[in-house]
Amino acid sequence: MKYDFNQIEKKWQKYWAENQTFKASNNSDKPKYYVLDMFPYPSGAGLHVGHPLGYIASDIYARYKRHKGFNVLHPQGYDSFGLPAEQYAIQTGQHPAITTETNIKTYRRQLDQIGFSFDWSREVRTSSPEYYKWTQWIFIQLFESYYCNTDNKAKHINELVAIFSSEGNTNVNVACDDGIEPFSAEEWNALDTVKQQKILLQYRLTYLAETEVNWCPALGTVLANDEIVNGVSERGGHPVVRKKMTQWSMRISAYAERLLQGLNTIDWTDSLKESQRNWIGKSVGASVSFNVISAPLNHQNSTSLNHQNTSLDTERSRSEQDVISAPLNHLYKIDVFTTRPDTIFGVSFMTLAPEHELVSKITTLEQKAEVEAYIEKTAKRSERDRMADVKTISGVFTGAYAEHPFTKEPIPIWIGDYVLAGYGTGAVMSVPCGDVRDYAFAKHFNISIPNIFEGVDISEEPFTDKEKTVIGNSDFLNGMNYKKATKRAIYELEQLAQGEGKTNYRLRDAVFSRQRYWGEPFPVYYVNGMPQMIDLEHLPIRLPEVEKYLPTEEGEPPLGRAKEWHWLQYGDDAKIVSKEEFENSSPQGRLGGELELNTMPGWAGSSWYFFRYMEEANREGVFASEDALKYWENVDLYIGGAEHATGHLLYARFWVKLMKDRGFVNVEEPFKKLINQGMILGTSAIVSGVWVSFSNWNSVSDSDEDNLTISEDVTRPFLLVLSKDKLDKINEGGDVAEIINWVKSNYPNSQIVSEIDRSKPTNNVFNFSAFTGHVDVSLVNSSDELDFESFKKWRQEFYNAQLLNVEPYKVQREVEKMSKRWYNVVNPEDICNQYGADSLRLYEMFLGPLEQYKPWNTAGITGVHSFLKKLWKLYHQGENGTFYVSSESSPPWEGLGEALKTLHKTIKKVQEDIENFSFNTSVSTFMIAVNELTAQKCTSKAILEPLLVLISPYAPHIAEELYSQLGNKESISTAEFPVFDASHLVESSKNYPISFNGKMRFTIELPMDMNKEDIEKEVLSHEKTKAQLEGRTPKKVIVVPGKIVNIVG
RNA sequence: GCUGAAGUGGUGGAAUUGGUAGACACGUUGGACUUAAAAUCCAAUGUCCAUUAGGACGUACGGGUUCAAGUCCCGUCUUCAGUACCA
Repeated sequence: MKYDFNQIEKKWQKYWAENQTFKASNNSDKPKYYVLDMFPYPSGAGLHVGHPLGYIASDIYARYKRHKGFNVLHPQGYDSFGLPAEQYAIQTGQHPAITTETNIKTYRRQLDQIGFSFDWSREVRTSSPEYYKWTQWIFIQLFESYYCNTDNKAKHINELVAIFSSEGNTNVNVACDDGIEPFSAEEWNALDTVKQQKILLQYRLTYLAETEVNWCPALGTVLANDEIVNGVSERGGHPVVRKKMTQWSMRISAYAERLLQGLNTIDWTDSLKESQRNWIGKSVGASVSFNVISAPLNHQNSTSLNHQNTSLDTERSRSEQDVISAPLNHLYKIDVFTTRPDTIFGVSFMTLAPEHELVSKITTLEQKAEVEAYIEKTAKRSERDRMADVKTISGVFTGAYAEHPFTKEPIPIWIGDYVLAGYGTGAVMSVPCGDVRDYAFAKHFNISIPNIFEGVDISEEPFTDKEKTVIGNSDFLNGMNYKKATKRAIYELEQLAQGEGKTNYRLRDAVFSRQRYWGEPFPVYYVNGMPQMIDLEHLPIRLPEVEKYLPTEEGEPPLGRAKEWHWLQYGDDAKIVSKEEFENSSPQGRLGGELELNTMPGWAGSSWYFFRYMEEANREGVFASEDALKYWENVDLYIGGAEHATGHLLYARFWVKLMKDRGFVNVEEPFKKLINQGMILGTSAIVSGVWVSFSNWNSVSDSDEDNLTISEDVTRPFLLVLSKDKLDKINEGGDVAEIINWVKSNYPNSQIVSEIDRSKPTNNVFNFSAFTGHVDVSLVNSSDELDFESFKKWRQEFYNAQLLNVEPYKVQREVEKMSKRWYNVVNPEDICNQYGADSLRLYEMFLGPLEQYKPWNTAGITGVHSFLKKLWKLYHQGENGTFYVSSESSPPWEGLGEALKTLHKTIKKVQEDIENFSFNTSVSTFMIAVNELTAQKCTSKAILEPLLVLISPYAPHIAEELYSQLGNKESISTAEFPVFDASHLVESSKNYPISFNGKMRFTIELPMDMNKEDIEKEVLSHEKTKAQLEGRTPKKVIVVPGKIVNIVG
């Protein structure tokens, strides 16, 4: 009986689907285990062999856990909103929903073919209205929440409103926008609703704010930073302008500390946690405020500095010379953030970002021209250039001075583009002796560099080692170390009310609006410009139909094209209507207005989908029922790519914390353990050669019939394929005679350009240029030989390609990312058809450690494939290869001891491997086991049945088939995992390696229970030992019983 | 620059607490079977020297600890990933 994998795999996939073998139950006595993959975006290209790597690993783990008696939830779905479907829609006019549906069908077919144990009954799609109803609902919860810093949790906004109306905002400790005006309860209660709503927006966990975006008028769309090169659009080179747009933002910064602390409670890789820590970017230090002691006095000529500060008007009578010696006016202050308040006596200047709002206010008249020129210059440089070019030091003095909080000395205020407007306060206190950038700046502009460190030379470079710091030359901080001085400096600043301890985070609030069509619509309409939420009972707000998926001519997002996009509600009765209908409706008791035109970003739907899977049946009324959430809690094992480190994985943690705070879920973290699978790289095939092109064919003389015949073939350049070595030689200026000869012998009337006497009219001139290019890997066999006939048909321009003295032609190989662009994509369907899903699964695991990047090489799959054939044979040792397994319980057959040893060795290793996610080594272990059992001619059911359970997580189809051939009526999927019994591994003797000075020379077989002394005696009296020692007496003999013997001397 | 991970045959990769380096495969070479191919099976395969026996050298490089180092320590180099005037 042959191992007919195609038939077997189809059969069992059908069986699993019909019997709902992997449907998880929310009611079970078994312990729960939740294994999740990052759900895929269903792209038009379908899956390549790199995609299922993580799914195979998680599937093995899920199947293993079922064997171990767990109730396993292993669901799958689609992250089906996204840009490619929208772009395709823009080009073709096809609705993205249709494209998405088609792609999902392909994905599902490909996934099913690999034999995953997914519970498809719980499938989610982020683009389906029944799902995004709840994404919209969560958005509303964010809108209706604020973050209380005192209790460290989010609360309902109504609690904040209650505080405002009873005591105003002066005593609240909550996360909010900067620069909110204080108000009393009376003031709050006196405000109209619009004003109150405006203020509340500054506290909500999702809020509307003006954000600068890159707007490209020619393309009619907003561009991301990486879509812009040198100030113009990457595609088409159209100008891009910075434009302020009102956008939804998520106040993720409120959760910065909890997101950071939570990392200590979860089992993720260090590098991933480090990425998130980096992204959150916590720095502890102090905020210090410096008073500006001189301000410019002459503002009359400046229109941009048009403020009505009365105290300033009185200053205007002063002469410019008075500025520096002017009495301390303390009109402005500069707030800075520093991680080194201990170095405050080392401040010798201050630097503001060129964009800092105070720059225009404090610059003196003499410096004005220079400052403005500098600002203009830096404004022209793109953010990118500025970041790329960190070596050039630039800046300019403002003419103004600030006062040192302690010494009261004047400190010059500079502007420089090494200070970023977007970080901290956009201003720094510059301590050149303790900071490399400040140091370089001071050196460059000849600013003084006072030394405030004891016993350190700073004439060459600054001193930045916090731990070794001893402060000097610093009044009350003298002699202190970093920690003490920092504490004291903050204390003293607090006494002066000019500073306090402060923690800064790099994490910025996340922009949540996208000017796109194919995303979740917001459940929001506007009244007097203020956003209003739509009640849950009216959700989902479905995506409207539009004629085109492009922005409108006025620059509104695509939803601006919807004919009916106004909310109209009377009581419980609500509908979406046209603008006209809304305007003609009765205002009496009416709720409604224009709906939000933006849609949500891709990460909205993926930030909570893991909860949706928990609900098994009635999903209508809830995002997941309380019971389901309580039972499944959170994801035990999450497998996916590392590229989501600071996107999805951070946002999901943020939303879960919010949902926990508001009492909707019971867990603080969504993913307990997380593993990043490495990428499978493609092995590209590269063809090299020269393009030979002919010119002047048009002027071929009519008399020359031969030439005309040739010209039929060579009107277009043809490719002369040759080996990489030869091409390299030609490129290095080497011999081209071979090529010339080849062309001349095949096209006798042609001439090479360099040989032509240009004074004579010439025909049939040829020229050539080097060529290397990728070729589709399917045109190359496992020995790297190119199928040349197929190659010529593959692309039109190769139709007349020719080989030069190389046959068969071998391509060059290169390992690159698997991508359509490099023609190195391998389709899992092809592999399944040719070798079977079990071979694919085993091979993907066998390639190497899960987390590692590794190249795919289809040729290697024969190894695991022949292993499966050997496995099959092991159960078919009957006549003519018929099924035969002996089911006798007592062992009449003498080899059983050896077979038991093999089995239990395998149980032990495989169990350890799975639990350590070392799947590659268990495939080796299976191979060894099957090789050994084959050699032992093992036919015992007592061995061969448990062996199948071990293999079943990896190669489930063949395991099911053989298991059923053994007479089992049930699926193998819940069969108990064999229990390891160490007694089968006890050895009576050990083959001791005998080494001399650490080098192994030979082995001696000795009884396991022999003691040290006897071993030593036995070894030393051995012939080979004597030969090794050549008469010398050993200085020392190390005997480690059961392990090794080492003889020194 | 900083942070993290990693450097082992022609290739992918094995190697528990330091204890026989290269498991298991791919590839290559030779052989068996076959009209032939495929499939299957057998043998060899780290490098170098040697007809053999055997020997020398070998885990990026240079040191060190140890009876014994791919594994531990110090230094250097390289690669990959993330991040960056973060005050």
